[in-house]
Amino acid sequence: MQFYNTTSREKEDFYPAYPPQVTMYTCGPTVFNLCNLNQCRRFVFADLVKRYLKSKGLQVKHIMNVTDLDDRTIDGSEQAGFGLREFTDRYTEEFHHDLDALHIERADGHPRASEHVEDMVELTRKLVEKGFAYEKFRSVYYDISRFRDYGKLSRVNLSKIQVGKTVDLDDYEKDNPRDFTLLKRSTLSELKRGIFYKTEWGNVRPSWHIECAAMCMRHLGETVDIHTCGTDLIFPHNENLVAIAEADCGHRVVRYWLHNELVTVNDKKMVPGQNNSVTLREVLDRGYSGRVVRFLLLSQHYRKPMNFSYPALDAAGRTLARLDEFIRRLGFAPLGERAAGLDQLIYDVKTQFTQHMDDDLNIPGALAAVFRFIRQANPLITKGSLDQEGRDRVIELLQGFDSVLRVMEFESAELSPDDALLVQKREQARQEKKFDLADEYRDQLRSRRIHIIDTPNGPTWELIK
RNA sequence: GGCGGCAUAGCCAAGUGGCUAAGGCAGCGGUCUGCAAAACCGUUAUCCACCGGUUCGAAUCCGGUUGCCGCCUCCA
Repeated sequence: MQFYNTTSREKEDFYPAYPPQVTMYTCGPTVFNLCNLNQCRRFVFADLVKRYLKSKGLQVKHIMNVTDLDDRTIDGSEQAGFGLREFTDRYTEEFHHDLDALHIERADGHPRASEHVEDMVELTRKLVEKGFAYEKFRSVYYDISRFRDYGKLSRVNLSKIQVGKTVDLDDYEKDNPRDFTLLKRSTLSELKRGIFYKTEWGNVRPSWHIECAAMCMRHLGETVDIHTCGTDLIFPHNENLVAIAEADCGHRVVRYWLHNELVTVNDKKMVPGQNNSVTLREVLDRGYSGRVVRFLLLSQHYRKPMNFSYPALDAAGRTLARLDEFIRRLGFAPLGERAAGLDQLIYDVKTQFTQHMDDDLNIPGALAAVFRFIRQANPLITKGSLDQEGRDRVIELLQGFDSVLRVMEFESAELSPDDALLVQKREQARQEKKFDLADEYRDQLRSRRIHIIDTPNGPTWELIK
């Protein structure tokens, strides 16, 4: 199994430091508004990595933080007229709803920044003691000139970057404009609202970078197998995490950095709060299922940007419908003698799926194998070339794929006795060529959200959603 | 300005040296069908942004050009 490690910019064989345990950290949301699809892709990607590792028999300990203490949550809560905690509680809850909608497994922990401030202060203290950080006007900054490997993750060339491109340096009193903030002196407004923590340097609050570093090491220790995040956060956020963590431990902390590409709209990055930002909630409100959104976000390779549009989402829905239909047909497959080639087909698709997934989670390749299988297996259903065991094996096969993908639906299409009787009566009427009566029954079934589909082997049905 | 990435059919998208360039959507043709709806099967790139080079052989390696995207230290 190989992953593309951002540190080396190459695919590398993956071995956990302490098998069969795998530790994994994912940058979570800043809970000041609803998640947009760019963030959702980050979470779906992490979920995919975790599920695939688990399917390999590894035990994954996964931590995803919740950033509830930063400029945006502070500003957002003030503008909304709520206390910080009350405000972030609300969006944390919304975040959990979104995870559920996308069938994302909960992490083993979703630590909140506000509940780990002691860890952050302690970490800062250690960095100051070791000479990696300095206090200036009651804020504490990281001195990047002290960290020899600074830039090794993002490969920035410090002498050539344009300082101040995205930050107003007037707000800081750093020795070097390239240094970054660890603890920031609380503003007057923050002090009034009680948003400050007493330290030897004064009343401060932590920065985003030290929050992630502290929570990551607090929950996973000094060696973390996998850290997943979006490419937009490589610099400075992830670079700074490396600088903090390695300065503290004196050795490499994150072994494999996995970064997913962004979701764009009209080929421009989706930015929260801007008009091109599409939240998951608004997509769901339009009537799309979280399952379809998950499939769309999953269906392209994670290292390629994905341009979101509703037509693209519709197309993903139709693709998924083909998969759904195959499973539905399987449930109604007339049993007969098993076709000779079935075992080979199953073996082939399994092998191909695994090969593609092992190759840096090549989902498009893996899905192509699944759809090739479906095309080859469909005629077997039509011809009645499956026996009970063969059918069970196909369902088991799909369930195996779905333990990783989590986009299929296997719910049984059992009808209530009343509905089954209606189906039977309609078929009886059809046999007797009483088509008006048959259509009447069909309409009755439809009003009970049952859609009849006739086949040469008799009527089948699906539940209308 | 620096660093990184991308360019494959109408659309989306795999493929990084060698059989006839995966797969999905849309389209077209067919099968099935009382009707309807659906489904299933088949089919759709002599060619992989452009120019040059390496090689027996390149979408795939190298150089250059063009276009687009991301990041540049508290914006996710």
